[in-house]
Amino acid sequence: MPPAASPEPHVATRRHDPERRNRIIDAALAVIAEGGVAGTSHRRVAERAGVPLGSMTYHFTSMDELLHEAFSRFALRISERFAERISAATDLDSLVSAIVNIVHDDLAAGQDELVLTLELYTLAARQRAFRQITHDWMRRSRAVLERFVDARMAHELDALIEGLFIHVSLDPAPRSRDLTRDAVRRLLSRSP
Amino acid sequence: MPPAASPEPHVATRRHDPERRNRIIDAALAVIAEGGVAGTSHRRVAERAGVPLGSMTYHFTSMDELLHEAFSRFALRISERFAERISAATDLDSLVSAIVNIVHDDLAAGQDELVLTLELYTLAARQRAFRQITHDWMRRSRAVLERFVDARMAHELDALIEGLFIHVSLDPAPRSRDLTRDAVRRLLSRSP
DNA sequence: ACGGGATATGTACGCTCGTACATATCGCCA
DNA sequence: TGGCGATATGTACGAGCGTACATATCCCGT
Repeated sequence: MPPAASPEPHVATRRHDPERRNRIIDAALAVIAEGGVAGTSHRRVAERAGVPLGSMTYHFTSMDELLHEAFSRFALRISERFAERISAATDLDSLVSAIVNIVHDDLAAGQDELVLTLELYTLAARQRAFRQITHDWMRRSRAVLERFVDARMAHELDALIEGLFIHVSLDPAPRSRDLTRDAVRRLLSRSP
Repeated sequence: MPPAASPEPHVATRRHDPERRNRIIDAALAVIAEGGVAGTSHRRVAERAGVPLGSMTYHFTSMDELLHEAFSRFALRISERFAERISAATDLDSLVSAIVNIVHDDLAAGQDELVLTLELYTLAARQRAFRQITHDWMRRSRAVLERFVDARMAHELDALIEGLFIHVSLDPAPRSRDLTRDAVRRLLSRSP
């Protein structure tokens, strides 16, 4: 086959194509969301990404490295959306509304985020390297919240959001948006 | 060897010895705490419990059944201790102190509980059968809290406890007991 | 005492897995 | 254009897995 013009001109010496690596990472997240870390294997990820098995060990020295990169990317994505929604608030009232939306809408958006979040927490509970990811994630969340409240309140608020999200997700008992709104508002209130 | 007198007299027709089954379940929890659900196998649990591999499939039709029983027992244990500590409170102030102790001391007691809790949540996020366990667990927690606050507040308080526990556990940033106490107190306060 | 059903165990099969490594293909420079 | 590192892939190996099932052991009623 005659070599067609390269679709994208290479810059200098392109030694490495990051696109393939990225596809593998995204495929890994999809596989994890579907079957959990327990059900994730090089072969499954390779199939999902449309790459040969050999690519796995070529691009990632180990499964742990792949998981680490995948969850880092995931945490970053969630952080970005969190920041967007929170930053759009203009005062405490709209901050409360933004939080309520985050807690309830992210859930409705699909189970995948819940699953990936909990899989990450599970890894973090046992391995220091993954705890760094959750640590950075929480730090970013607090930094965003600190545009509206002080550092102490940001800690508390972030924890409440976490708990509400998990309980809304894992408990079929009806939990209205009103309840969430009340809880957030009361936490934000000045002590009597 | 001459048959010595049976150490415990059997009641009527003892068809089945629950002790072995119990040992297997406890061994499963230990193995899960150590290596996660992902690293749990029939063989590992059998070795830990000191029973032959064949006992696994004899007492439990599948790995899922074993996991289900193990996590049910775990959730019940935690619930019982939660109930004891909360019920010992006499007023709202001592309730707050009890909650602070639960959030901070359970963590110090060891990582095992955190790990097992998150492993359970992870399963619950994907499988209805395990979500029933978290559902019942949360219902029991609320029932205990409702001795002090109304149902709505019990929901909110339970969620806050969850979030604080996880954030204290998964984030190395220093989180004092004072901060926890403040958050709980403020959530419990009447709206201004 | 002993036979037979209930209870428990050892073993082997087929499968999936991570990984190593020999091989193939590419892309650039002389 | 030719060739040679760099980049990428296919394959095979050994280990660990769940599970089925033939066999062994126990216990009780007769």
